[in-house]
Amino acid sequence: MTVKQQGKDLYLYTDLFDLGRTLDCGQCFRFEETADGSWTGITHFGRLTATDTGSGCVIFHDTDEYRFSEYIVPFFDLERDYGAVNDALCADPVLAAAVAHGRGIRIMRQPEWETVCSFIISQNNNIPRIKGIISRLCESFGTPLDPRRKAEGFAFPGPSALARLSTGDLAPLRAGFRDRYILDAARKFAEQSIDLALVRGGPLDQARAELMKIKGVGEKVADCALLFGFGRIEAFPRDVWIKRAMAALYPPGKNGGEPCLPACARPFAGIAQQYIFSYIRSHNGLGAAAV
DNA sequence: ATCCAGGTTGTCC
DNA sequence: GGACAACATGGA
Repeated sequence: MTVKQQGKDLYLYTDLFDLGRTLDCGQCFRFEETADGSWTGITHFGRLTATDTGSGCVIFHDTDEYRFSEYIVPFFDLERDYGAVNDALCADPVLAAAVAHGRGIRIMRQPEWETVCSFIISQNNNIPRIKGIISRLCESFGTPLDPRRKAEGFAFPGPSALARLSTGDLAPLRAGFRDRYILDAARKFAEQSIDLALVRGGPLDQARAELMKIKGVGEKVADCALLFGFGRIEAFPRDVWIKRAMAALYPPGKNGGEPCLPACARPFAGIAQQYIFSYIRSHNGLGAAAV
């Protein structure tokens, strides 16, 4: 991984980083592709605009080395050796096929509160509508990036900005039955009744149980938050697609238990999860993936 | 019109 | 413990 500053842009040369697939695989909801093929979105460190040249080079616009090393590297998990991860996963022939499809996807590390809130909104919902609700949430209750030019966009509102609101206040979001879940999460974050140290570093099952104290946070939402917001790369969210994929890829044994990943994937199950998700979705369902 | 969307909750056995 | 409808909203 090498970087080069050219004017206001920073050029990153690296393999195993596909910007578009990373931003468009369902782990974040505030980025969009522009007409020229670049990507732009609002992060906790301001608006980020980047272009993937497609030949091992990603250009981060209006970015210096400080912004890159301090924010962008952890945001896209760029310090991790995905080559080594892929090699380990490929020890399992089934996973090798998934790796081939998911190559270049990075597991993002987004702000903790934003991730919890976003995946609460994601439940029983589709991605365009999730994005719409989050967009309205930010416009309604977030701080403008530039108070003089609100068209520049809004930061994701902090929990304390939402904690004292009522479901009526959230009605313009059109979040449906999720509005009371958002409020419960905001209140628990704001009053610090969730032990975030435990979520960040405790045993995974305890971290998960801690997040599940929030109404509207079940196993899947908790695992998504752990994986995409808390850097818990060993978390393995099981949605309907993954359940179907696992049943097809790893036919249940005679004990009939839930199919689980091979041992080689255990330390970074979340990365394997994204690869499998990408794999199964690229086949538009089971199709060729089912053996 | 009916079904579905990267689920969770409350309520039945 | 496991099964099952209900939950708001909007697009196909």
